[in-house]
Amino acid sequence: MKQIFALVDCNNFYASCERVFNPGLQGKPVIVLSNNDGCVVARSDEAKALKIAMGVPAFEIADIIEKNHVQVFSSNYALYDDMSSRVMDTLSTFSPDIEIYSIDEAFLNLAGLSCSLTHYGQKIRQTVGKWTGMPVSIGIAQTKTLAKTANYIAKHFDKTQGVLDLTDSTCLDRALAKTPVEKIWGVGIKTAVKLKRAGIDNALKLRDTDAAWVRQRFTVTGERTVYELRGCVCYQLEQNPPTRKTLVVSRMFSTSIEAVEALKEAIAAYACRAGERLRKEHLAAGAITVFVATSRFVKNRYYNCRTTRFDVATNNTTELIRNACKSIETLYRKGAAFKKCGVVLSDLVPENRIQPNLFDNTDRQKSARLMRTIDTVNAAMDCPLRWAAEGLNQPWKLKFHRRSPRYTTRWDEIPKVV
DNA sequence: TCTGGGGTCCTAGGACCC
DNA sequence: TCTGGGGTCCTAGGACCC
Repeated sequence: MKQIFALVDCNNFYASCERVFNPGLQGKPVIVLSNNDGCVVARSDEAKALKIAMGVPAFEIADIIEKNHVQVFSSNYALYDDMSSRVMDTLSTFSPDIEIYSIDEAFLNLAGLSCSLTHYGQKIRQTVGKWTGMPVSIGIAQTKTLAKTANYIAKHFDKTQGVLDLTDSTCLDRALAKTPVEKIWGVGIKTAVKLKRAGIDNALKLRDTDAAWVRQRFTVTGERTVYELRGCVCYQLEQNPPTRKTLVVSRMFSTSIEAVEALKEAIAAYACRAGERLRKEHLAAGAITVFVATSRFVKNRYYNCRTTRFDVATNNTTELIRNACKSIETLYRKGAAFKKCGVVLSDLVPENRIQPNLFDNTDRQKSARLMRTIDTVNAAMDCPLRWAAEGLNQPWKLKFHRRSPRYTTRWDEIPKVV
């Protein structure tokens, strides 16, 4: 059966989350910063109008912020994750076929509807707004890439009122001509430069380019984009996302670290987070990579990593921490000002399909029980159990000076009506 | 003085096998 | 002057996504 893809995308997601519980922010420029209050990762329309670019370091725009009373927030992932669930739950009521593509986007299959798709899109938009307070834009088309394009137009042209249905082919060519090549899903900065050099600067021109020529220069992924723009489905709706292949936990430090002990504390804390996530997803890791790095912006940058394989795949925090700390000893370099470290877990397997080792003496059932107990206790407490290896003071820990309350996930931060 | 984090897919090239 | 053919697996690096 023919599919109809709708891409529902939250407008300026993080900034809009901040507005839901703080209506005084409506109409004002709002930005949200990355971890450690480093770079701009979300901007309201008003902030975009001030020419605040995505990804720009906050310190570089200090004067714009001050002069225009820009409202600045640290990332509040507890709030954003919860708001995302609310939006996705709402969207699920409009189609049984839904693919949650990212924290702020979902594809729906709208095939088989008897009513007008534009009308249905408006209904989705109004309901999400009413139930969650989140503004969304919706693009509807025959393929995911075209739905993405429709969404881009819906967002940027007021006339669409936030919903554009491109399955009606009379406006398809016009929409594609209005889409710059770098805005096409799958076309990144490198490819865009090369395409423009060849005279291909919008989606319409790319669609009508010889697919074999595109494949030769931009591999099979480029060719798929051409076919998707022509309305041939290359990317299906993925309702059961394949299990992940890697799991990464890494952070910058708020201040640089020079002592090996502090570096070990940081890596232990990250290994601990990684273990929690593994267990939550019922996975175990076959290998762990630990990396350390000094600042990217200094001369003589130092980066190094070390990978070790486990004899038996594991999701035991003690084992992860022990291994990670051992790696730090070999990666540490005296005198280096470390700014970041992290763990990468790979060769992930479902925890009920771990290959045992004949010479393994560890009582794995016992350690699994311990992990389960700790996870259960932590799920019920605001102040979790921690490993001593993580350190007590953690001076390197990230700063969130301007984080809004976690309105929806903490009793003590719930909004109050006065 | 300050500069994010977490993923996937594809390809080329080397190692290795028969 | 000559020095096979064909296949798989693994890894690093590039490009892209949000």
